Amino acid sequence: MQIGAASRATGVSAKMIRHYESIGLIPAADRRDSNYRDYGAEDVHRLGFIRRARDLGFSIDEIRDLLKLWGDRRRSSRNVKKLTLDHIAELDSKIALLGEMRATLAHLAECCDGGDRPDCPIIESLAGAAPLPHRHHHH
Amino acid sequence: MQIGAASRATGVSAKMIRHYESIGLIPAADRRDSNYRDYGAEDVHRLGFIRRARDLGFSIDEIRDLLKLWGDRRRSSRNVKKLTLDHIAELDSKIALLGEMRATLAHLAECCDGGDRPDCPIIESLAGAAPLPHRHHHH
DNA sequence: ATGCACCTTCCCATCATGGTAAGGTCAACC
DNA sequence: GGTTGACCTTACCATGATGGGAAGGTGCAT
Repeated sequence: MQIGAASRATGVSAKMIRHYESIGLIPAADRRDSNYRDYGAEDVHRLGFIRRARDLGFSIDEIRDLLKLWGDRRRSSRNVKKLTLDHIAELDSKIALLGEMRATLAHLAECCDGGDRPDCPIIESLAGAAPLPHRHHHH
Repeated sequence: MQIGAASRATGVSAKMIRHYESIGLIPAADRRDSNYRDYGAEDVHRLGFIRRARDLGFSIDEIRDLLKLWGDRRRSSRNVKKLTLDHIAELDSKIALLGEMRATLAHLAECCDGGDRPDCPIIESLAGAAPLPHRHHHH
């Protein structure tokens, strides 16, 4: 199976498959006489694993760990769960940060008339005329 | 005022101040005989504006637009509000995406024993043994 | 044998930010 | 005067995950 077919089978772009090989995330693919990369069922399975992990927001380094655990028959699910819970905590941080931004902006937008006149609490807040409203008192 | 003082006054690193100048986000600073950049009150005000906009997650290009509107006495708040609402929509998309990832992972983690044994629904799900579970089915 | 789809490697771009190196400037202190 | 140390300058490289494109080789169907 050529790289294009492997790409279509897994949803990982050919570009990224080559990249994953170059950074050692996956083993170097077999080559045909033409020098074309050749993929088998196992490779496709691994790429599918990687794509699903990426879809869940795991970083390349986390995926590297997950792949090791996947291939380790003596793994304990404890390790996998820890990795997952850590990643959930990262996601929670990001979500909280974005949520704060959103709340601040939504408040400012509510206070903004949105008409033809230039008066605008959003711009005023950015200009520092007033502190951002209803934020946690910073230390 | 030298770049270091401007940096401390605004919370924008000297590195980024130079960068913003190089990409035309701010005008080229005045120079002293020493060739050191020299900043005045207006420059500091603009950098503060930029920092607050970045803290709210606006991209450089969005900030470019906001700065234009800030300096335009004939602006309508309509334009500012539109930019803001568009940005809120972007934030909502990101939050929703991260939230989906989080929910899927939380569900898998709940189903994972976390003990010494290798059986692990998280790894199995990544391996494609089973489709990702329906989250809404079981809260 | 020609065309077309596919592959190869290599370099560059993103976005916002930081690091480091090699060197210039300036004020303070001995 | 000379040294030290804090500050500044430019320039290049790195991140993480991905895409774009150039220049050229391979293989199959018409």
